[in-house]
Amino acid sequence: MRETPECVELFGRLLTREIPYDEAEARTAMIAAARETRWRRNQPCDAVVARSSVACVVAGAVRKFALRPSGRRQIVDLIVPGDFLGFGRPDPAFLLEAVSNDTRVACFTRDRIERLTARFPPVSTLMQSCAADAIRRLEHHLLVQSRITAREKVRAYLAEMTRRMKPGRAETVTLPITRYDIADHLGIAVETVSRAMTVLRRRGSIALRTPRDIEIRDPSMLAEGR
Amino acid sequence: MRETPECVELFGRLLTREIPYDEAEARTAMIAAARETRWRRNQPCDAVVARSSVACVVAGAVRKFALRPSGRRQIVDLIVPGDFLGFGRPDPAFLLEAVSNDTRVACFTRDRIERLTARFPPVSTLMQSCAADAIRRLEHHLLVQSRITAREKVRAYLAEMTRRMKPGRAETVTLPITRYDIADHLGIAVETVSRAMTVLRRRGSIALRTPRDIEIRDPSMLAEGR
DNA sequence: CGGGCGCTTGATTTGAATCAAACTGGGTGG
DNA sequence: CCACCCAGTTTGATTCAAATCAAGCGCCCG
Repeated sequence: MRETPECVELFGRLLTREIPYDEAEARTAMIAAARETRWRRNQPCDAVVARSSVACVVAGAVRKFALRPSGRRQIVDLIVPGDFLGFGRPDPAFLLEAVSNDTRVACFTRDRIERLTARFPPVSTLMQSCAADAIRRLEHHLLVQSRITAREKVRAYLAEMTRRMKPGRAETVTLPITRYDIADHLGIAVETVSRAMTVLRRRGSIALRTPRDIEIRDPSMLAEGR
Repeated sequence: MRETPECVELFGRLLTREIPYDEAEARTAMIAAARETRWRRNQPCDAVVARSSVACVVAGAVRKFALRPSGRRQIVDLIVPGDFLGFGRPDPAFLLEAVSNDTRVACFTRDRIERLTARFPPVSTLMQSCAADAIRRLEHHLLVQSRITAREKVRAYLAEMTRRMKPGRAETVTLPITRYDIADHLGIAVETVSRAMTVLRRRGSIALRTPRDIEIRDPSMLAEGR
């Protein structure tokens, strides 16, 4: 995989997450061990990812979803740059698709990970940490999915995306997915997502530069409680 | 930990799940490495479990849940005998409680696992497999949570429990938790759970020996679709 | 310059929450 | 031993939030 500035930055973030060791060398090794693939919008990426043991999204986003017999789609996980996928057991019930054009994923085969671990033992800890993050993502999403009102869900989704998309500034978010995707992710209707956005906008909590570029005017809106 | 028949059976099941090596010896080693604790109904077990890296439920059941500011409770995971917990990052937002009296849990500290792995390398694979199961459990539950109707949720819950509780016969289930717990697990109201059960009973799909002992009269009822 | 996709708004319907109340069985204390 | 109590469960009546049905708007892309 090529050492583009963005992947250097990304793997730097991964490595410094909790492991104190020679960052530059390990980062170079990880980038070298990764095999990059890229997809266009809505293109399935099951095949490539399934062959690898784990993969890290570098750019764009990937959605993991199931199709119900009714034709409904349920997005169970949304993987944005810096997140890993592939810790679960391969399951044909779930499909993977690129969300946007130029979605890039760095795949690691099992033995590449093992060789990396041999040279840099903390990589094993790093992998465990990424698996733990995947679990946390699911548990948190489970909290959002259930029990709260549709407006709460949308608010929680905005809060989550604000946190995950731009580690630096929190005042604006560019949503990686469409309203339809948000609806399928939160388990509500598109119209309801739209209405919730409108309510937040009218209250002055957010402003929409475009439907996808959202300015957080009142960060306290992201807090819990109705 | 003592070698009771049930824990021998349990660890035997764990070990044979996908690892072909001398089972009896490894099982003895695992049981020896585990430190057993037991709790009474509704007793919190955060403290002990949090200190360990991972733990395996041997008897009873454990619920992992969050409390909302509103006082509502959301059960995100239900761990029954044979399941592991503790792969996620420790998170104070989630609480752990024993569901029934005489809930028994086998805890493994990080270095005990490492020592086990050194003697029996496939134990590492076993751990990864258990983490993958935890992820699958969450993803599957996410699908159930976001299912459209409440009746679907209850049906899916019964199907899941039938599968997880008694690996052998599928015609009866003894639910490990109360209607209130089921409600908080599925994100619906107690009354709705009860009504859904009543509908299934009236249709002849199930029969209730007691509210907790359920006989599956029509297994096709467990299939997908409304 | 269509045409379709993504987004928004309005009107109506509906499924589940909520409020209210009665029933069960097991356990406790008089 | 019985009366009581209480947690768990069930059923009914009412309310309400979100799904559904319907329609229009803007914009990007072919």
